[in-house]
Amino acid sequence: MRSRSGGRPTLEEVAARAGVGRGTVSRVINGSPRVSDATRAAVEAAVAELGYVPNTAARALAANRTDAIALVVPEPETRFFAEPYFSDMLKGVGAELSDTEMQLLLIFAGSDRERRRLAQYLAAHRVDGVLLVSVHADDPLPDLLAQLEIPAVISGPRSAAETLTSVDSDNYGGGRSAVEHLLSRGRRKIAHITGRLDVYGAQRRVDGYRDALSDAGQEVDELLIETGDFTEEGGRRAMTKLLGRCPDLDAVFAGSDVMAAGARQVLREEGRRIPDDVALVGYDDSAIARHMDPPLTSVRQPIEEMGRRMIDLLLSEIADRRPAVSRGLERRQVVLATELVARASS
Amino acid sequence: MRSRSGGRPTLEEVAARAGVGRGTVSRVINGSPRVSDATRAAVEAAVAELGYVPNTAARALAANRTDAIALVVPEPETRFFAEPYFSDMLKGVGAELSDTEMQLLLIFAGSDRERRRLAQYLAAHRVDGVLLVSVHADDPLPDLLAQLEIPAVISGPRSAAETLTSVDSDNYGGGRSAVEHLLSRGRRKIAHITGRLDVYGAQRRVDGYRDALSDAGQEVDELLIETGDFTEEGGRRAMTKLLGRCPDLDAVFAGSDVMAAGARQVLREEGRRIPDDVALVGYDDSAIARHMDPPLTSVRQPIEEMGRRMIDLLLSEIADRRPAVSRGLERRQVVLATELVARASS
DNA sequence: AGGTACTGTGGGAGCGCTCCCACAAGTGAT
DNA sequence: ATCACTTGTGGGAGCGCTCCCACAGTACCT
Repeated sequence: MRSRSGGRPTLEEVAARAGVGRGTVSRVINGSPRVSDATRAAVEAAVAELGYVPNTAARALAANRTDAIALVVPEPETRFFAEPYFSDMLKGVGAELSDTEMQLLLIFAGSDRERRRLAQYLAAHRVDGVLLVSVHADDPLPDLLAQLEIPAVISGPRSAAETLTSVDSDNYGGGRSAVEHLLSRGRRKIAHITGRLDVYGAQRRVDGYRDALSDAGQEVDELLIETGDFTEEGGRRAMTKLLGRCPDLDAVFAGSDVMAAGARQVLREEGRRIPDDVALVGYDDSAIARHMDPPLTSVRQPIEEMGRRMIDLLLSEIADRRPAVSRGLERRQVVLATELVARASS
Repeated sequence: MRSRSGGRPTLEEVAARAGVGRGTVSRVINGSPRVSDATRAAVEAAVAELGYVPNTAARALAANRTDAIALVVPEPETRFFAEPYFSDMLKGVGAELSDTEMQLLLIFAGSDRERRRLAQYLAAHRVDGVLLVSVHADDPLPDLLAQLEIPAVISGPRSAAETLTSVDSDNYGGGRSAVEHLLSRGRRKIAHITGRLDVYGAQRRVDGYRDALSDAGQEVDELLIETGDFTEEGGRRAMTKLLGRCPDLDAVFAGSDVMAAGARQVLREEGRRIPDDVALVGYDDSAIARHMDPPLTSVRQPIEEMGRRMIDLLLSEIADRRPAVSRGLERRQVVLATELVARASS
């Protein structure tokens, strides 16, 4: 019998105050329907009077859950801040989470040291689930999560055979629409600067590019495809090579806005006017696209929406797991549509 | 007696394996010196063999601590991402925390809804301490923290009478050095675009501006001071007013690089050459400063270092609190020096 | 009247730790 | 030999919850 007038009130004190048992208070604060209205009201009054707030640690220990999920970014902080992609995704995630009790943790795992800490953290099961963004093909993290049996959702599958639940935008369709747009504008020699090909989404954009041309009855000319690496410098290099090989190209579809910016510089330096001589289309519809001169046509991904869907899926995976029921075996892969935003560059 | 071959190993199982008692294992994993070398080795072997990882919830419940601290940003996500200030601070914080067991949570409290969630979160004592950045003068958050008796460190005191432990850069000295620099370059009509004046640091920069001029024997001309709001647009507006009032000014000290960028646009539009006609100095030494045309002279704050110091102070406050000893009554206010980085704009 | 369902409620038994008291064994002074 | 410490160790008693079993009460059938 502690006479704890100082510390925070406990469940038991609320129960005493409301004249009910511990179990009943627990039911009320957890929203169980098996409580009469009168009892519920009494308990709620006691909670309010005492300013009761459940002790998360006790709850986590007893119920074996943490009510927290982690957004894991396997990149250094700097990249995270540099790319609007993450900021947008965070917005969607935050919005979807805001009517939940779940707490979001942001964890960077760019360095080896940070990755070891993360592994330790996950092993301690300090989160109920994990959101994984921007994962490369050879990253061991997804396997670690599977082994620890921690629910996880990945943004951008690592390959067509992705085993984790994933949310992605329609990179294939996005690639197609960029090319179809250029074709409809009368362009016939359309080049493509790809992203890093160990990123599955980049591959899919290439697939879309190829199929759009084939379907239009054009043969795909391999000389018109050059690999980039998502950087501005990579875009420059690729553009230079393309111009060298095919001086008569009349359009370029770049796998990202940043690469498009690099390509634009080279085109300018070579005296090609945009869009008069060469039409240019980017990907991501980032701030760069709007501020480029001329404004860049680009393929928009619904990143915020992706964040929301990831949370949806993750929460349902977590909920499914709770009663240890037979887990649905179907892999869950959500693909969201992209949208071409036409501007002056094409 | 559970035969828990499936779940995670517990302290008790480690104890059994090592042939020691529970208390001893606890001592080893908590690094207590009161354990013999032989016993320690045996326990460590058992921990390794079983892959034991302490259960954080149980520890938190028993020891009444969470081993987590929050970095609270009372701003919408967008601003957080837009300003390199936060990114740099996060880097310092992360670095200082990396050889600790402490977990860092990033919490945004821009909207009312988010603030209510945060209040709830803090009331539940889910963190051992709080790092507060970018707090405005009338923010109720510091009081809430004081009331809940949660250790907290603030970056940038709210006023000269700040009661919380704080870490700040020397805004007064920074303001002085900007003006002294301009004076030394022969400038005589030096204008100042201030930051939001409900931000204490912005006030201090103004104080530094005034004193530097007075000390140089100049009378401070109030017409040369215009209030901005830290935004680019605010910088434009302020610059326009200043030029209208004092067409013969020969230098501008802006309270932030972003405002300097706005000022530069207006100066260009009005045909003033930088630095020939008007010298320009910013504050923050952010990426903008280096990439501006011409590169911007700016006052650098050691933001990463500030992050590190904040963690130092917070950890020691948390440690102090643990045994409920008489708390040091001295307010702890750390002020770090700034440095003027001269570039072509002045 | 008896049976069969519910519904609502109380409280015991943990969850896996830390804290602390008790105690054995060793050390050195008297 | 006795006393007074110190060092290392074991384990009981919680921490504040959730889970679940037990049971009283009510309702609705036969």
